[in-house]
Amino acid sequence: MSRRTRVRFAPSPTGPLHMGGVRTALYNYLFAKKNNGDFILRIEDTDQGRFVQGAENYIIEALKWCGIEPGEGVGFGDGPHAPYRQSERKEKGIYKQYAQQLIDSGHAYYAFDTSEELDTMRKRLEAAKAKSTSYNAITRQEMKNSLTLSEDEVKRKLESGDPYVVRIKIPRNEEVRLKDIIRGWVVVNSNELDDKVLYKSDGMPTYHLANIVDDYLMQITHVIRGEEWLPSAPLHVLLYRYLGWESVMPEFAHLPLLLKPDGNGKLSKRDGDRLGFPVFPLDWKGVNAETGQMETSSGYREKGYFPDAFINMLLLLGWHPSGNDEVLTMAEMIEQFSLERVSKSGAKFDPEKTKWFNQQYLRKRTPLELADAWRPELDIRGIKPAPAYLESVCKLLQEKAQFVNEFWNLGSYFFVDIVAYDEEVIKKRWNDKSKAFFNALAAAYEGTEPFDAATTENIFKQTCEVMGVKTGEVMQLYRVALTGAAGGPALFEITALLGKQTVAERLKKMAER
RNA sequence: GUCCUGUUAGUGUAGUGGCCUAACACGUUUGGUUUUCAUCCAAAAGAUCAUGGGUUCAAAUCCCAUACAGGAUACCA
Repeated sequence: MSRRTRVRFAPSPTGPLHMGGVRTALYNYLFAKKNNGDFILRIEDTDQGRFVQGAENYIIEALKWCGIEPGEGVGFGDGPHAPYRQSERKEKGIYKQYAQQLIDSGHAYYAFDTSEELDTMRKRLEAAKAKSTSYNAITRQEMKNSLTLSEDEVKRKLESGDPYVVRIKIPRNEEVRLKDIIRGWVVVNSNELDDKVLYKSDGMPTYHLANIVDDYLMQITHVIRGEEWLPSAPLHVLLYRYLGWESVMPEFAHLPLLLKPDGNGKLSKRDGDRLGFPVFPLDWKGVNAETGQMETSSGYREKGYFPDAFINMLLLLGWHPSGNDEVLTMAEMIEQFSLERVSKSGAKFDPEKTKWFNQQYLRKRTPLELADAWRPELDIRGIKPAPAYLESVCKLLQEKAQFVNEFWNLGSYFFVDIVAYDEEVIKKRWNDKSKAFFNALAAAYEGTEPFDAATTENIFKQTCEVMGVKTGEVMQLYRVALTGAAGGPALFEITALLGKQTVAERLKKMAER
């Protein structure tokens, strides 16, 4: 019997959600939809020291903006496995029993070492040039734990409330194998693993324990996460085994990392600041979990990117469709997505292609959608155009821009007086015939009906003939007269849109220069 | 240091032993269209498939080694 596909996105609320995290969420979402399964948001807030106010909300907002909404989880309605916040699950005592189960079955033990003692041990091993400095089958014999201490002593420590952690007892010299959907078989000898802490002295489970317990309880079938988790995957396999859950262990897929555009290394906030592109979906202002300083970061939303363009760009970082079409609708993404086509190597992020994607999506928008997107900015400028007029303007500007936020610079002349003339063009084209021509054109336009693109173009050409000038001589001047700029959308479309009166005023102004 | 993972034009990727004289997209350059700009159309440049060895009649593709890169090595996730 095959289980219903269930996947989860499980971020830590330690700051704004990185675009790499958004991609992980995207792949999870796509995989769930493709397989008619469930997509869950679980908040892994087991580290109280790094909790950042507002981060959880940011994650939820970001997923909403991107259109990759979980069907259950924090911020998206509780499902049958609530709560979905690990701190709350800990309150319900969900994790402790499993730590106990592992102790009872001999796969875990209590350890009482202080952080100073651990530090000393590591320094000593390092000085001795030992192969490894980890808490493992060899070193645990010299530490303070329930394997070395007498039963009475352990009992006394526990009862007197001495701080302790629970560590997994990694077996010696055993091969741990796991099959990764993207990378194939990964085999590690257990001697390379260490006795990871499962349960912290503050009463919280660590990521490793909480993650396995929750994935099991929430009936997760596929774990799709970043490559940085690959080294600890064998530990997770062991936990499933010792907890007796190996038959329902999820399949793993470790995604390649997102790399900086230049040089090497993981894509970081610093790269974005340095190279001038956002690394986060939304603007962020908050405390940095590491430094404790206030920090701000810019986001794709505020930079003017469309969420579907942003998602499409992210999709192609580490995955590629079998066909050649790279601009995909959400339905097509779902239809075509497969983990088998995810690449193994890290993907260098290319800000240029991101812009291109936005341009593609801008082209695909209807004038009405663009008008709605632009209206807030016009409102702020105190401009309230008629809906039909605004749509027509958007339709013309659509072919010229990559972003809606370029519209104003490209087409302010549709709403307000020309800010500045392109003097280069005037210098080059203005001659002794120009003034007479513009006066004649203004006069000819006066009786032009209808004042549409085709008719005004005809009148324009007739006027050229009558005045004995070549269209090429005056066309650019005409554009400057109407828009101030040397380039732009189709000129007679602009003429018609501006209307007889405005055109007349601008021609007059030009003629009087 | 140790372990794990990776390496195809500037970038993202295609490629699963012969169809590879290595394809597509972004970017770059050139030409055409739009009298302009953007678009669109066409074309060009750009890759010793990291390096070395091996297996094979045949290798980007399989194996080994090396180099380089990244990740992990916390009572962080």
